[in-house]
Parts: sequence; structure tokens; C-alpha cells
Amino acid sequence: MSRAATAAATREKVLAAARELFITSSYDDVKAADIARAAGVAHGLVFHHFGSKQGLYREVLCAIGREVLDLHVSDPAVPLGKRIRQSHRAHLTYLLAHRDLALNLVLRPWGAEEPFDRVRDDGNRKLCENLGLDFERPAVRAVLRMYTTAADQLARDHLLDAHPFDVDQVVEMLMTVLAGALRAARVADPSLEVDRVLDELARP
Amino acid sequence: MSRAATAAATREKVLAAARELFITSSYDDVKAADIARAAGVAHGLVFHHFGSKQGLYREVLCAIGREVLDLHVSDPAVPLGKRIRQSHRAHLTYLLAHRDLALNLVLRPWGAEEPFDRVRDDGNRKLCENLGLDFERPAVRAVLRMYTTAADQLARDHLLDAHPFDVDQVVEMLMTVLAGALRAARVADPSLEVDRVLDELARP
Amino acid sequence: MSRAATAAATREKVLAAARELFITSSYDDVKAADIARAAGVAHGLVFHHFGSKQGLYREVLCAIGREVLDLHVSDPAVPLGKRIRQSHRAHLTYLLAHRDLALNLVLRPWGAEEPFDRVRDDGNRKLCENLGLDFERPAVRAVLRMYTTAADQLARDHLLDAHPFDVDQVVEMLMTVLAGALRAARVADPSLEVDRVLDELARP
Amino acid sequence: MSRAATAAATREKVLAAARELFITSSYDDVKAADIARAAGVAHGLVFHHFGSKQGLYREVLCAIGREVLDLHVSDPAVPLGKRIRQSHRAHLTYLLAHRDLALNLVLRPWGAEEPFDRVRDDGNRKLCENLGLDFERPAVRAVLRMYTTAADQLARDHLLDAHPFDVDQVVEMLMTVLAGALRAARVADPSLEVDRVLDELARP
DNA sequence: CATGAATGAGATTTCATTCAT
DNA sequence: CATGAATGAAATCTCATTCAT
Repeated sequence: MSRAATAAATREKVLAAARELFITSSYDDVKAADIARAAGVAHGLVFHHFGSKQGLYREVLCAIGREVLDLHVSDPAVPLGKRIRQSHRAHLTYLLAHRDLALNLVLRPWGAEEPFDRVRDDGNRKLCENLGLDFERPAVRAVLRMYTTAADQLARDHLLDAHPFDVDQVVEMLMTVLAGALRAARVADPSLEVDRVLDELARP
Repeated sequence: MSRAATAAATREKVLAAARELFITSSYDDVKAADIARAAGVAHGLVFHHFGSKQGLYREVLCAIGREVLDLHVSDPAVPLGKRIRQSHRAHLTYLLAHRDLALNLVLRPWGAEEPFDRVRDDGNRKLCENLGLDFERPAVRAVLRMYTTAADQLARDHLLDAHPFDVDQVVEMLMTVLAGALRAARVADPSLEVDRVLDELARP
Repeated sequence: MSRAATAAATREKVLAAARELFITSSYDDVKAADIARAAGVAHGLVFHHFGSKQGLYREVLCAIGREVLDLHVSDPAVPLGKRIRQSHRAHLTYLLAHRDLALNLVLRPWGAEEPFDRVRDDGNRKLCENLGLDFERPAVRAVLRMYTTAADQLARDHLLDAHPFDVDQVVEMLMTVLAGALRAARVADPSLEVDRVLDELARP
Repeated sequence: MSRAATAAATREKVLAAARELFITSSYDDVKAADIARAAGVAHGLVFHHFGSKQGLYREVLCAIGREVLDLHVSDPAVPLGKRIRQSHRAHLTYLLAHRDLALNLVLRPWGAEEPFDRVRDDGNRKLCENLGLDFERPAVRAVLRMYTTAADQLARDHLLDAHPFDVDQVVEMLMTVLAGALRAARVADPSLEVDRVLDELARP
């Protein structure tokens, strides 16, 4: 193993330890010393590789964001309604399988973490592509941001057992809310064509 | 002025100073000492009256929550569509008039602050009464929580000039999203009757 | 004992402990924690009273500076030559009696410690008054600063046993160097009248 | 280029970078990593070549000390008064041309830096040779140390514009103070013959 | 010779909270 | 009620130095 590879491995070790801890405890409750200890490295190494605790946190967040993004189905061969439903189900399943991670890191509001916002916007952009809409149009962007936030809220309540619905029901609720959001986009920007999308979304 | 009145006045002074500070700075950035200094009282008084910094914060939050709640129109004489629209407009106008307060204290996600959640639930309950729906039904509760979160997101973007829509457009977008949320409630709970409400909401 | 008096007493305790430590160890080697422990108070109290370790250090330095200043004899009834000699002897005796204090805190160069410089200037001003010269004249100021530095150097060497001269010899050497410095002032500023002073200084 | 030559060149690169940094920042503010970066070499190399940060600092200091020493004129053909004046002028000119270097590295008190003290003693020894005096005699050594310190003080004030005198005036002031110092040596050690030297110094 | 990853001891300062007066 | 002195735990980040490659 080369020097560089060893270093990279150490970096990963720290990253993994940090992820583990940030999932189970809040940012403030996780101490840099804890991370170093969990990773089995010297205290200072955390800062050598990531500059600051914040920097390390950001990296963890981004890594998770990318993982979540990759869950989405974008195969154009699959009909739109099915595609979106599959994506949603995959997303929800992932969150259920990683409950703490979801509650503590993923399902946080817009604006709470700068770098994560970008990941979220990437998610919306992907959704937009699937829907055949232009994310650069303010109305589209605005309602998708609303929708994502609302979906996170429903997912959060789901994880907290705040309501009794199963995954399939949740997915259908999301589809309906998404439809409402798209109609809201047309309200703000009448030139927007959403009927066809609404049609396709309606078909499971 | 009686002993008790003086005490109450002091309490208010601290509360006002705290509110001012929590509006402009984050919770962690506001120090108990800052509040005491701003209020012109002894450091220890903050704890004398409010037990802890958290306790004081909660009081500030609740006071604001109550103010916001009181903005809502519940006059049954006003047609439903108009009533909800007026409430929304009043709410948005208030947030615009208190930008920092809105961004830093009001428009935070569910779960961020325990006591504020209750206020928010109260708001949803009020909305429910207006809509003639039963907040205790899980489907209703779930979609209203989604809706509120989504509405906050749109308001936040509005305050941050992230989109170009005016207050009237925002209100109409919200109405449309609310309609979508109600349909989503029916999806989860088919026994739910929402057609009449949807009808009334459609009429401005 | 009143509240304020207790507080002042505590402050003094910290100050005394700090002085003790700064005399025997270098600034960097003295830890804030050491001072608190030595004073028998909580760690945080140091900062409550002095703001920072630097602030505390400055106070210690100033207190010592004032003590040293008070050693000087300014009784006009005493002939000038005798007066200066007595002051020098008192100064040297003090430094010898407080060897570490002298070497570590007093005999440091101009510019090493901002607040101490002011004290030193005060000392020179006092010397000036004794000599009947105007400290505001650049030539006077410049040579007195030279002289003070040189005197500190000789004192330092004396404390370090770098030369075999006794206090009386050292005092006479200083008188001679002071005479040289005054002549140097006249070189820079020929309008300066120093002959009478030189005359008086020559008489013990 | 041979292996050894490359190594020497690298060493020089580090030395030059260190000098640059120590001139503009204080010892504590210069980090070993800064030096390595500025020199464009690996962090560890600093220690490879110089053992420690202190060691590197010492080398920088000595190099500068030697440069300053070489400024002094010792040509016996030049009359003493002229020789000393030329040396002083050269010294001052050098300090003026390297202001930060002078203030931060050269014009520091005796005892501040072990290795530099030796250089300073070398300087005094040289001066002694010029003056035809024996540096090993305590009185001579003592007053020359005083004189050097005083001269540094005047130079420091000069660099800081603390007085309005030009280089020629400063040189003459120094000559006068030097004369005073020599007389002080005779005070401490009456067997010392300084009249001839004083005579020669008086003639420019 | 050169590299830079790894070490790990360490210190200042902050601040919520308490409590004697 | 009001005061503000006193407490003391705690945590981030720094940095000289080492050493395996």
C-alpha cells in the first residue's frame, strides 16, 4: 500500500467514525476527541485532514446526500408515474432503514446546512428532469422546494410513528401533494404546461 | 408601584431584551449576560425569573407564536375561501414586516423547538376548525403538518427573494397546495369528505 | 466585610498570586490555571476580574512599576548630586532584594511591554524634574531613554555577577554615564544648557 | 549539480524563507509549517536540516549578526575618531535600510537570545580592538555593554521616528555617550588609561 | 535527501448556573 | 427582589516534532 493510499484509508476511517457519531448524536454532542478515539487515530489528525469539525461534518453530509441521490430511478424506459413512485419508495425505504441518520442528518430543513442545500437542490433538479420541467423557472423551483420540504415532513412523521400509514400510502400521498404543487406552479406562472405531467403522474 | 408590579415590569424588560436578541442572533450566539446587559438588570435575574436560558427562550418563542396565531381570521361570517386567504395574507404580511424574527424564529422546521411545535399544532388546529375538519384524524393531521411546512418553505423563499412572486400570488399558490394536501388526506383515508371544502377554497 | 470589599480582596489575592508566578517563571510558562490554583480561586475568576491573562500581566507590571517609581528621592532640599545618587542606590538595592522580579519583569527593554513603557517614561520624567530639564525636548528625552536603558543593562549585569563592582561603584559609573548622556543631549541640541546640572551631579 | 550541492541549495532556500518570515513576524507567530511552505519544501525538511525551529532561528540570527559585524571599519590607517564614526554611520544606515529586520531581530536587549549575545560581544570586542582597550577587563566590558545597549536604544527610537535627529547627529550623540561610558570605566577601574582614546575620539 | 502523515500534549477562554448578601 | 461574584467543566484547534516510506 502506498503512502498516499494509507493516508486516504486513514481519512476514510475518520470519515466513517464521524458519520457513525453524527448519526447518533447531535453536532454539538459529538466531540472532535470522540471521533478521533472512535477512528483510532490521534486527535490532531481530524484537523489535519478536514481542517475543522465543521469541515468534517460537511463532508459527512455531502457523502450521505450523494448516496440518497443515487437512490432515484431515472430510467426513461419506465413510465413517469412508476418512475417517481419507485424513487419515492426507494427513498423512504432507505430512510426507514437508517432511522437515526434520517432524523438527524437528512430530514432537516432548507437552510440549516449550506452544503446539504446544494445536494437537495440537485435532488430537485433530478426530479425536474424526470418530470420534464425546467428547474430554472422560478415557479417550478419554488413549488419543488415546497414539495420536498413537505415530503420530508411526512417522512419525519412516518419515522416517528406520528401517523399510521404504510409506505405505499405515504407514496400515494406524496404523489397527490406533488400534483397539488405542480398546479400551484401553474397558478404562479400560467404559461407553464403541466397537464401532461399530471396525467402521467396519476397513472401508477 | 407595588413590589409585584415592579417585579413584573423587570420580567418584561428581560423578556423584551431577550426577544430583541434572539431575533437578530442565533440561540447560541446570545449569551445570558448579553440579555441581562441589554435589559439593564443583574446577570442573575435572568435565572431568577426564567430558570434557565432555555426557559427564557421558550417564553419568547411562545409569545411570538401567540401573536402569529392571533393574526388568523376565524369569523364564520366570512366565506371560507376568503377567510383562509385573508389569514394567509395577514400571516405573510406579518412575516414580511418582521423579517429577522420570521427567518430566525418562526420559520423553523417541526421538531426544532419543542414548545414552538405545540404552537404550530395550535395553528393547524385553528385552520382545521376553519376548514371544518377533524384534526384528530391522522390523515388530516399529517397533511396539515405537511402543508404548514411547505407554506413555511415558500414564505422563507419569499423573504429571501428566492422567487419573484408577490403576496397575492403566494397566497394563491398556498391555496392550491392546500387543496393538494387535502386530496392527499383523502388518499390516505378515503372515508374523509373533502369535496365541499375544496369547492369553497376554490372560491376567493 | 461588604460584598464589594470581599470582591476586591479576592482580586488582590489573584493579583498577588500572579505576581509571584510571573516573577519566577516566564509569561508563557505561567498558566492561567496555575494562577487560579495558587490564589485558591476558581479558574474562571481570573478572567472575570482581569479579562485575560494579558490583562492580568499588565496589572502586575504596572503595580511593580509604581513601586519602583516611589523609590526615587525628590526632596529639593537635598543637593542634586546626592539626590540622584540616593535614588540610584535605592533603586539598585530594591532590584538586588528582588532579583527574579528585577531580571524577569523590571529590566526589560523599551517596547517589550506597552504599559511598562509608560511607567518607565514616568520615571524619566521624574528624573528630568530633578535635573531641572524639560522632558519634552527631543534631545533630553532621547538621551534619558538611552541612559535608562544603559542603566538597566548595568544593573542586569550586576545581578548576574557579570562584573565585580559594588553598589557604590555602580552608582558612580551611572553618574558618569548620565553626565555623558547629558553632554550628548547638548550635541544634538546646542541650545540646551547642561553645564550647571553637570556641575551639581559631579558633587556627591 | 551534485547531491550535496542540491542539499545545500535546499538548506539555503529554507534559511532564506525563515529569515524573511522572522523579519516580518515574531518568533511565535512564525510556524515551522509557514517556513516550509514559503520555501516550497516539505514540512519535515526544516527539522532535517536545522534540528528544531529554535536551531533555525539561531542560524538566521547569527547570519544577520555576521553581516552587521562586517559593516565595521577596522582599517588602522584611518584615524580612530573617523573609523568609529564611519562604523557607526554604516551600522545605522544598514538598520535604516532594513527597518523590520532591525526592530525585530537586531535591536533586542542583551539576554533575549543566547546566540545573538555572543555576536554582540564579538561586536564589542571588535570595538575594543579599535579603541585599543582590553575587553577582558571587567570595567571595559561592563561599560561597552552599557554603551551598546544605549546605542541600540537610540537607533530604535530613530527607526521609530521618536526623535528628529539625522544620522550625523545620532552618530555624534553616540560618540559623546561612548566617551561618557569610557570615563565611567575609569571610575570603576582607576588604573585604566582612557585619556588618549578620548582625545582621539573627539577628533572627527 | 525529501516527504507529509501522524502524534498528542496542552492552554485559553467561555458561559450557564448558583448563591451569599 | 435584585445583585454580580464565584464556580468549574469543557472543547476546539495549534503546532513542534517524529518517522516510515
